[in-house]
Amino acid sequence: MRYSEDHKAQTHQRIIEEAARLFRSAGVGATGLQPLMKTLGLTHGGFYAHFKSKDQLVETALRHSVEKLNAEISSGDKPLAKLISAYLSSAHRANPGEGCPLPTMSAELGQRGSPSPTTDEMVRERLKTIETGLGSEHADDQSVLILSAMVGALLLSRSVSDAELSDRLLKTTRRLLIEQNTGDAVTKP
Amino acid sequence: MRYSEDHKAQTHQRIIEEAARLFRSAGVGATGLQPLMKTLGLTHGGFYAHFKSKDQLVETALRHSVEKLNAEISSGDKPLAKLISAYLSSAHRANPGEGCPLPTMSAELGQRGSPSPTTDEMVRERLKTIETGLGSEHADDQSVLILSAMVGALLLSRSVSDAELSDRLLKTTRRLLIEQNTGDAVTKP
DNA sequence: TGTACATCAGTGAACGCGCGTTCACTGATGTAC
DNA sequence: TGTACATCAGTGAACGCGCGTTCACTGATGTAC
Repeated sequence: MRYSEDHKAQTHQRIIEEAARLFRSAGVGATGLQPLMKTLGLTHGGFYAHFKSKDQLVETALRHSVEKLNAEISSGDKPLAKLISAYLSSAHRANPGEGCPLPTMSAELGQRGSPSPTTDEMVRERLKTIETGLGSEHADDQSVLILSAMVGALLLSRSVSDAELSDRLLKTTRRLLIEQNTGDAVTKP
Repeated sequence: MRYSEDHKAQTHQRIIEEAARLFRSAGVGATGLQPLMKTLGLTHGGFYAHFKSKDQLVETALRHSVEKLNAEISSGDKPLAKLISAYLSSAHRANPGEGCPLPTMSAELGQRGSPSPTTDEMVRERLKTIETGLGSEHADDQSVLILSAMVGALLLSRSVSDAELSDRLLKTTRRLLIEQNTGDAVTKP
């Protein structure tokens, strides 16, 4: 059946968005194209009308995640403390599918041997945002420490099975990063 | 064929060690039992004389990694600066198969839905070691920040494709963590 | 000491399954006349 | 305005493949007599 106007573009976008969600929440390897297409009410064969291969979808979906998150961040123009708080929030921890791809996908992408420069771009973008938030001298160095701590804390807080330990990782890192890098003080929870 | 004495125990150990290496360097999902056994000069059927399932091997191999690394750390009884330096070294970055499982395996294990308490144990162990190294008050909070930054920096430095950016992530985090948490100063490379 | 038997780590074919990918086909819509 | 044709997003069976797991079997060694 032939569909009208921008129907294909819409389907294309729906595939990207669902893939971006699944790749982050379940992992790339654990996300099959068949289940993915079924979720959208389509059959798996049609996938190749939109993408050359799964690898191409991975790259496209990753790009999509990055650009969407960049837009959110720059649009908000938040101070650094807000940015750290949002990143190390329980909402972000609970929803890997909508969040930052670095803690969820970068290990797998690195291991896959498909070293997409999109990861680099994302890291550089995040570093720049943090530097701007810091404003001070040596911000370019300190931003590296902050980003590493944010990614590590979120990753660990999601991997640990004890809820108390998970909270401790998330909240302590959040509080210390804010205390040590902004004028703000944070009331200890 | 029946083998002598501790032959089975030796094979058992060889499987665990090779698995621990492959799980960390390639990922759990990407490591097949067939290739694993072939590497050891065995056929895949024999695997089930040693383990009930792949999941059991995953748990056993993770435990093995954790205990081996704990032994290395406590035996050395290194000051904190040495510990950070070793963790954020290019040797550690280059050899995920012999290193800390947190940056390589924890995302996948979390996504798998098999929330093994071994991860918790490992995190707690590492935190305790860092606390001891810090010695000061508030060490229990600061250790969380340090561990998060170490895990995040190693993960990112392995995931990024540009060697310069990778070095920057590794070396800057190492230098700042040491400067901010020990008496030692580090000459900037 | 020599022979008969039990053990069981490891073999290798086979199981069903889901994967990524291909491909001949369908049929509602847009276009041409 | 009405009819004939071209388009092509999506269908669904089929491809080979590697996965985790099962299972009847092998045969060198240890044990019993």
